[in-house]
Amino acid sequence: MTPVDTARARQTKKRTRIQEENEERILDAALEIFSSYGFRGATVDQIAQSAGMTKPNLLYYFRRKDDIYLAVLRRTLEDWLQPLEALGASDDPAEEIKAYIDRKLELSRENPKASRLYAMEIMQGAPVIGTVLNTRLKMLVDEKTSVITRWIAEGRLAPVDPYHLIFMIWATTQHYADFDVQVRAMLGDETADNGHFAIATRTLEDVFLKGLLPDR
Amino acid sequence: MTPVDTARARQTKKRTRIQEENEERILDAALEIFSSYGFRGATVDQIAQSAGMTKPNLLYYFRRKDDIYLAVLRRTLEDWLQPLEALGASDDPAEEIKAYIDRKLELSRENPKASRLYAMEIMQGAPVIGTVLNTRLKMLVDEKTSVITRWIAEGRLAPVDPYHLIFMIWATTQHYADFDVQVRAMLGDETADNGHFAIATRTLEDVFLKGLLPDR
DNA sequence: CAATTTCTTGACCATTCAGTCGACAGTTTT
DNA sequence: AAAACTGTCGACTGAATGGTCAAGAAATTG
Repeated sequence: MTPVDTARARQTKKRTRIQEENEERILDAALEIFSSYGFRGATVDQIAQSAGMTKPNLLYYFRRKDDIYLAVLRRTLEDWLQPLEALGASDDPAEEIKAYIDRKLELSRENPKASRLYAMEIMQGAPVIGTVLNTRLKMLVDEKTSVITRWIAEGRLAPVDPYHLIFMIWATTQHYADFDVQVRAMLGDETADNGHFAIATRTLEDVFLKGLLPDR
Repeated sequence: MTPVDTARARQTKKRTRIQEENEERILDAALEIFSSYGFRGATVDQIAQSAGMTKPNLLYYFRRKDDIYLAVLRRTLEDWLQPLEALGASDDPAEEIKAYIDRKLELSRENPKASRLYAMEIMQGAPVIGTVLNTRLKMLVDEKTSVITRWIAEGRLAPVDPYHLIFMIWATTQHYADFDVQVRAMLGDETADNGHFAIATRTLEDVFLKGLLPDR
């Protein structure tokens, strides 16, 4: 039996050591390739090479290109949703927003490829995760916006549209992953050690919380 | 002589009416296709079809796929740089930043494909316009950051890192083009008439200038 | 250690793709 | 309207790509 019937295999059959290892390596390689070429621009051969195996061998684990893409996208999506799920736990608006910015920036630094994969998928019209957007993500966002709305009603946050506020945080934090090349081009060699992330964190927190106008 | 030696043609020979029209249609089609599939994911056939002509005919105007990509990217880049060039004309920090946000958001609404094309190129490591980033864009940004730095020194703007401030504006405004699908999924049907852009404008201006903390 | 299962790969196939070519149609110039 | 140039396209080519298959190598199990 091939390991390809992953659904069944995961539930009923235990996966072998080699299987575990290779699927891991394939997904890492797939993230690398898909995140920089998009689905159609990536080739199975490239992914196989990057994973250090032959193409037929890769296709032994994932029968079709679509399967690889779906698997790596699913895995990425979880990482992506997690920080938002945590938003609002402490009920201190300023601290919560700072913490959310920190977490998202951290993710952009630690796993920029995942961010780019997600961005690619969305920019191509979200053909694969479109339904997730409209169901799970939308519900989650609706939940969080109502928390923000409450904070505003309580006078603990300036009256801004909560949806667009979330977009702003997404955009600014993911920018450091998605536009990494541009960021480094603008900042020069000082980005070699990723030290710019500390400055980014401080700048984002300052602007989001205090704005650009000088103290009144 | 074919119209393909565009460099020479543009300088020495006048371009025919048909040439003008067709190259225009091709570039529009190319923007459409490249912006949603990236360079490698797009096919010449797709572009030709979208331009309403056959592939050999398209290749009569642009000999190679690379040439089409380069041409449409060059054209896009100009649009992209223009708003930044205008930044700082009036020497009123708050007004200038508002105006920049407005202009960039306008661009995201009017020409989201151009924004996505640019984003794709950057996300793929800027293989084609990498040098432009490191020369022309960097010089322009350096120039604008020093204006911002002056504003800060004069106490007319809160002390934030000017580079990261520019990144923030880029990120938040382009988000509405690049992540259009996601934005619409979150906001629901109300986005059918693009009315959300007005709210986005107000939210961005408010957060950037005044921040999220309620009036102190 | 023999049988069974899992893993690996070279050779292969059908399709798609970028790009060419020659013949012909349309347009402009004289 | 003839000549010269410009534009269009069907048919093609070679290379790349997604995917298959059979046969053997490696690991696991009895």
